[in-house]
Order: sequence, then C-alpha cells, then structure tokens
Amino acid sequence: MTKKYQPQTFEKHWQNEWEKNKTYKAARTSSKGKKYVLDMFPYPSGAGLHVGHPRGYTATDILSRYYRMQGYDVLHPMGWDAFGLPAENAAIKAKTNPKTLVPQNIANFRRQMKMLGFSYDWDREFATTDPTYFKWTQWLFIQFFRMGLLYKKNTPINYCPTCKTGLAEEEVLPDGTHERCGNQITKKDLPQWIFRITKYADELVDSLEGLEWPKGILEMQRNWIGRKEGITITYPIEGTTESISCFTTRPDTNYGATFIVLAPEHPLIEKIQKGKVTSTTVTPKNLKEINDYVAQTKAKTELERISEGRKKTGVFTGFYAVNRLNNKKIPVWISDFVLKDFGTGAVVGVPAHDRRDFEFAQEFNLPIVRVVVSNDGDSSPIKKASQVYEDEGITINSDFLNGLDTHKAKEQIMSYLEEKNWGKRIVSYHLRDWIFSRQRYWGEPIPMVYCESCAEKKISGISQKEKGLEFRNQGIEKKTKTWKAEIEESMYGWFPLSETNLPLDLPDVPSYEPLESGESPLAGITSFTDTSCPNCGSNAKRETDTMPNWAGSCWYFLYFASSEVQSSNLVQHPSTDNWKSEIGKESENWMPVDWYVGGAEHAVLHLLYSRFWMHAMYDLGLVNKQEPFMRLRNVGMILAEDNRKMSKSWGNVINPDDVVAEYGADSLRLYEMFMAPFSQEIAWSTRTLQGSYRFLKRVWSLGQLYANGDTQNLPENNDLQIKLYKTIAKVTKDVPEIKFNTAVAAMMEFLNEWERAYNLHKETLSKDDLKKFLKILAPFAPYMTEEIWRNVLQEKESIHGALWPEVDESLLKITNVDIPIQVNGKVRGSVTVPIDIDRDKVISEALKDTRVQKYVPEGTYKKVIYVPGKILNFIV
RNA sequence: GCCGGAGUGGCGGAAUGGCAGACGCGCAGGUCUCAAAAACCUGUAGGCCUCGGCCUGUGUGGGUUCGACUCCCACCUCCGGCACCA
Repeated sequence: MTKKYQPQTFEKHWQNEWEKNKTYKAARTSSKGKKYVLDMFPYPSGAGLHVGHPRGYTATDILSRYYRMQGYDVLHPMGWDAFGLPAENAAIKAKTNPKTLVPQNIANFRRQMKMLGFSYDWDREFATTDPTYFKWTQWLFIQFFRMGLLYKKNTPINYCPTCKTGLAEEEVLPDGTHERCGNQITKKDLPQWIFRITKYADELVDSLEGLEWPKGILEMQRNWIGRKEGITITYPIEGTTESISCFTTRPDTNYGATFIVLAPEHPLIEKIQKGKVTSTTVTPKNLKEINDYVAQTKAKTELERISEGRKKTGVFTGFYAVNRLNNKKIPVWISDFVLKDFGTGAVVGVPAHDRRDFEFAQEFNLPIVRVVVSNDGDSSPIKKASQVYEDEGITINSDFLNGLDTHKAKEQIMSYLEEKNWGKRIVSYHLRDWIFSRQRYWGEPIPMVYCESCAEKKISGISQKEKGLEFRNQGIEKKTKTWKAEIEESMYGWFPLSETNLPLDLPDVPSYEPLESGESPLAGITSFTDTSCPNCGSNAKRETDTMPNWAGSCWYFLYFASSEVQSSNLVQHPSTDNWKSEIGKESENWMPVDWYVGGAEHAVLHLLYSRFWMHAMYDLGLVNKQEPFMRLRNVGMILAEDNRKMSKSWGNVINPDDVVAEYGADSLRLYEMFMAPFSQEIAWSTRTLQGSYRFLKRVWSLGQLYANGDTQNLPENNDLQIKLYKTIAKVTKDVPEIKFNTAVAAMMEFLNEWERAYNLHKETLSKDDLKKFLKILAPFAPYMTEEIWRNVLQEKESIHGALWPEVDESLLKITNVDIPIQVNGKVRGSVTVPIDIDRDKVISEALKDTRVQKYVPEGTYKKVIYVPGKILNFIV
C-alpha cells in the first residue's frame, strides 16, 4: 500500500529537526568561498505574512540552499525592521506600548517563516528595536555627527492642525490631506536634524558603476541624485546696487535671455516691498500689484498652485536687470512657477529654448529670440509652443558663440563668464539633504544633549573625536574639517552622549501621543529630558526627536554578519575598539551582500540611504567596502485573485497559513516560483497552485516505489537518464539567473517522461539517479525531498547538507539531431542526421524527403544555407 | 510631459536570430466508480480541408536578413514612478 502525499504529517517534524541540528548554521570554513544572500527584512505588522511575502523569501532560500549544496559558506539571515509609525499607531489604538505589541507581531512572523521552511540561521535573528542593536545605531549617529554630516536646522515639516501633530511624509496622502482625519495638512517650522547626504552625491552616482543591479533601478538612483552641471550667473539691476543670481544648465543660450523671473518668496521682493530698493522706474501702482500677487500666492496651498495647471501668472516688478553679455536690459518679473527652494529661486527666461519660459513670454508679450538651431539649420522664429527648441544644436545670434555646437558653446561661455567674474560654475543635485528626525516615540532616541551654558560659551561636541577612530586617509579628515566648519555655529551647545551611556533607551511610559506643539512625545517626559551636560555637568536637556524608520535598515546587513549578534556575551558599550572586534572583523568575512532581494518600491530611498551610510562608514575606517549590495533583484508583487492589491479593506488577502494547511509549504513555495518570471507582478490563483501540488504528489508516488521495491531499474545511459542530466544542467543554470519558473518547468517535463517510462514499462531511475533528482528539487521543496531522502532512501544525513549533483557532460553530447528543412524560409520537412555530418550530405539527405522535393523541383535551387545542428534552408 | 517596465492561445507564460506556443491552469472526450471527488489517458492558436496537408498568426506600420516574438526606425496601448527642477 503506497503512502499518500500528506505534507501535514511530516513538514513540522523536519522543521524541528533542522532547528535542533542547526542544519543552516552559517560559518566561514569553506575554501570555495562565501555567499551572503539577504532579503529586505520585513516590517512585522500586526496582520502577519500574506502570500506576497514568501515569493522573495523563497527565491533567496533557493539560492541559499543551492549555494550551500555547491559547497559555499552561506549567510542567510532574517530579522525585523520593527521601529516605525504603524506599530506606534496600532499601540496607541490598543492602549499599550509598542514594546509589548511588537514582540507579539514578531513571534507571528517568525512562526510563519519557520512553517515555510526557510533556511535562515535563526541564531542571528534580531530586531532594530533591540537596545543591543540600536546602541550601535546611536553610536554611528554620533560618529557621523563628529564628521560634520549632521546638524540642526529649522525646517518645515508636515503638520496636521486638526490633530495638532507633526506628520511623516507617508501619512500625507497625495492630495495633501492627512490619511487619518482627512483634513488638509500644513507646514510648520520645527528644528530638525539634517543628514548631509548631498556631500556624498558624487560618490553615490559614480560608484553605481560596477553594481549588478537591474538597469531600471540604477537609472532611478542616478535620476534621483540628479547631478547637473551648470553655472550661476549674476545680473546687476539697473539703477541700483542690487543683483540677481540665476542658475542655468544652458548658459549657451544666454544671448537669448529676454527676462528674469523671481519666486514670490525671493528675498529681493521683500526688500522691494519695504521700499529698500529704489529706482526711478518703479511706480506705486507696481508696488500694489506686487503686494497683491505675493499675498495671493502665499494664501494658496501647494495643492491649489499645482491644480491650476501650467497657466502662467505673474507681475512685473518695474526693475530691469542687465545681461552683461550684450548689455541688454531685461525686465524682472515675479511668478509662482519659479520655486523658492530650487536653484537660487530666480530663473533667467530664454523663451525660444524652454517650454515654460515660452509660455510665460507669450502670456505677457515678452520678446522671443532664437539662439540655437538644429542640424537642418532652420532658424525660423519660434511662434508656437511646439516649435520651442530644447535640444542641443548649433548656436546662432550669440556673438563669439556663433557656429559652435551646444557642448562647446557651453564650455566657452562658462569660462568667459568666470573670467569676467559674472558667474560661477556650480554642480547642482536633485538630491536634497535628508531630514533625519521624527517627532515620534517609536524610534531610536537621538543620543544628543543640549547645554544652554555651553552654547553661550560657543562650545560644542562636534570636534571631539572618538578614541581610536581613524579616518581612512588624510584627505577625508581634511574634508570633514571643512564640513564641520560650515555648520559649527549651529551646533553650539550640542554634545553627544558618552558612549558608556549607550544605549539610550526609550522611557517606559503609558502615554506617548504626539504633543499639541508638534514636538516629540518624549518632550513631555521630564524624567527623560532632564539630564546633565556631558561637557560641563550643568543642567541640560536631551534631544527628544527620534530617528526615522530608515536608520535601522541602513546597516543591519553588517550586524547579521557580526560576532556579537550570535553571542550572548554582549559588549558593555559601543566603542571603536568594540566595533572593530565585534562587527568590523567578522563582517569582513561576509560582506558585501552577494544577493539582495526585495520589492522595487525601495529602488531609491532605502537603497540610497544604506549606500550612503556604508560610504561614510568607509571613510571613518569602520568597514573596508563602500558598496553594500553587489547584486540586487526585485521581486514582483502578488496581487489578489481579483487583480487588485491584497488589502484588508478589500477582504482579498490570502494567508499562507491557510494555503499551507491545505497543500503544504512545498506546494506554496513551488507555485510561487513557477507562476511567472520572478520580477513580474502577477495575480494569485489557488487553482493554478494545484498544478504544483499535483506535481509534488506525482513525484511523491514515484518516490514511494523505492520503499516497496517494485521497481525495475533502467540500464545506464538510457534516454530517461540523459533527460535527467539535461534537467540537472538546466536547473543548475537557471537558478543563479533567477529563472525559477523555467527551472520548475524543466523538472515537470522530466517528471512527465519518468512517469511515462514507469507507466508503459514499469521502468524507473536507479536509486543513484533518484537521489540526484531529489537534490535539484530540494531547494524548491525542502520538506518532501527530505522526507523521501530520510524515510524512503534511509539516508542518515539531511539532503540539505548533500552535494549538488555533477553532470557528466559526455553523456549530454548529442550525436543525432533533427534538422528542420526550410524552403524559402518555410519549414517543409526535417531529417535526422549525425551532428558532425558535412553540409553536402545534409543537402542530399534533405532532398530525399518527398515534401521537400515538391518545393525544390528537380533538386535545383539558387542557394542553400546550412547552420550546423540548427537549420537547412533552400532558396529557390 | 519626463523616466522606467511590458504587449505572444480562453488564462499564467516559453522561446532573445533558426520548427512560435515548452511547462502549468482551464476546457472537451475517455478510463475507473452506483455516483461524485481524486487519479490516469487523449485532444486543445485560428481558418481551410480531399485528413495527407495548405494558409494565416507574437500590439500597429515600415526596414535589415536566406530566415525576425527576437535586431533597427516610427507609432499605439497598458502598468509603475516623478512632475512647472531652470
């Protein structure tokens, strides 16, 4: 009696065995090398896993098992990105502290992951909320502070006037309303910690080179950093001592400038309004118009400004600037299409070569001068928006630039302007500095103290260097001196906690709702805020903001690879020496991450932030590599069966617990790998899952034959064995190419042949070959293969420690091939010939085919193409 | 508007210059059964048809090639992201 395939009867058993025997323990011992295979660790929400999560986790699990079986040392860890707003809000709602709620969520996630058979080294599990981990996150903050990369500045944050609370970006809906109460949010100025990521902008673009990432993601990172080279040109205002600076990336078009536009918030406008800029040309009427326009703009929300579309509005200031290139007077206007925070808040208008400038010029009847033509030389005037020429070309109407191409014209004009001291070359970035503080409870407390009395004495902790901390080289040390000088003044009175006082834990309090002032909830807890100055000992206040959710994920991959994470013997406090011995040394054995897998939604932020931290840590001499992630692959989202996103509110979420209860974990894993190419979005289908379930059932049944002994093994080198070896070769090739769907298809194809051999002739694989098949299936279906391996084949050691099957290449050598025969490119027949047959013989064989004869009358043809082993094509 | 990704049977997809539709789902017919489920077998792009074949066919239109789903040019549609970025 053959045992039925009932995964429920053995999956749990093997899960426990693997855990007990530490089957997946990571250690550096192999001479073959290492593979660090990492998932983007999840945020443990209250809802638990849905079937979308295991898609990425199964992929990394297959890679890990595959490399382990090939003899590599594999580090495959899992942990929890557990700080953040959803947990905080859920805890507020449940009237509890996230410190009690989050571990419950984690326990559920862990249970589900173990159920799915992922081969994580659970000894390295940790959460970003563990004080043992975030003591280091805080320590790193302090090191970055001492490099001059962090400073405090008043910055507008999102603020909900109805809820009286500061909001994170993700709490604001695209229409500018608060996701919870639905009311319009506003901006509020609050002091924020700023992380100066722009100091690394160039480096972060340049070192994208050499990463094996999807092209699209690399492109998005490049665009996000958005490096632009241009020049800031200064225009004096006629009849005054004032001037206006404008940034442009197209100085070659500057002879075509016909106006200047200021953002309504530009500082010069206030001066004009207050009458501090005088010139005979400004009339009181203009001043009223200016006042009205500025007031109108300020009354509008950002949303209103955008929703009004591209229709240009504006007002003339009455002043004229001088374009010193040609001494032309150009009017100075105000318009809200110019953004105060971009560039200098002022734009020089070249309407012939910029669409927005053109719309503005048309609206207010300003002149349009063409200065660039395309290669066809058409220099007709620009009359319609569709004629605006924004591309590069040949310069005209521009004095000494005439006839030059855009690139050369740009170089010459920039040198000329710098020589005359009328302009200065600038590299600008789309990338902004990173607002690194949150007015929230559930995050790493920022380990800083503010001392009033030290501030008065103009003292700060910025220049105190950590003992033992060495910059990578003198060039970097020099660079950080400049960075520090730029912000020193704003840092008077600020001191980092002494490292012996780390971690700085969150106070255990029942209430931590945001304060009416928009400040962090910690600001209301005096037992937390009141402290003494690390420098002078007088009364001082702690920083009450916490770090954003990103902080913990910026370096977690190093902690997984550390010694400390695996040991119960934790360091007393962070320090450079402790970093080197506990984290630096061991992580060098594993870094960089070889495979990093997660959703494409992290294309920019997380991947950029963690790259930035690594680069800065490299400069601090804390790590030996700048780039954390060598290979990145994106997992496609799994939609619900109704083709919508899975969401509690739609009621269409599929829970892996239910799927596993009915079909087993192996079926879920196999199906998710088979359903579509890995990075593609795809809808869930329980129906289609049954195909994978059936496949496993059939393998199971054939496997059981070996227990009963009613098999007749095939002789060596039979067709089925060769098909098996081809399948092994295919799977071996497909897995590292992340083509799991075709790897599974190949195994299904093999099964079809195997079954046919058994059904027709009661013939089957030798025991040795069965083992090989089980091994290549093992990474996909670890439970079932282990069950057959141990209970049918009576193996003593786990299949997951076995070696990947080698393929005897000589058996795969093809001796005979089917050559399709085409006549004029259409298939008319085929011949079976030895692979090394010569051309003339193929042709004569082909001409024996009666169908071919019909299309090649009397065997005459104009030409014939023979691609050995592939095709034969007669042209008649 | 810009950037990125994708268009192939009833459905998910395979093939990246050489027999389009592997593999799976679904569907149809059959075997087993009192019956159903499960399992197994056969068929399954469309059209024509003398059942041996013939024609058409990979979003659209052109091109390169002996040969194009695959390469090139132009366009259409869908999905994702950003958006008055000087």
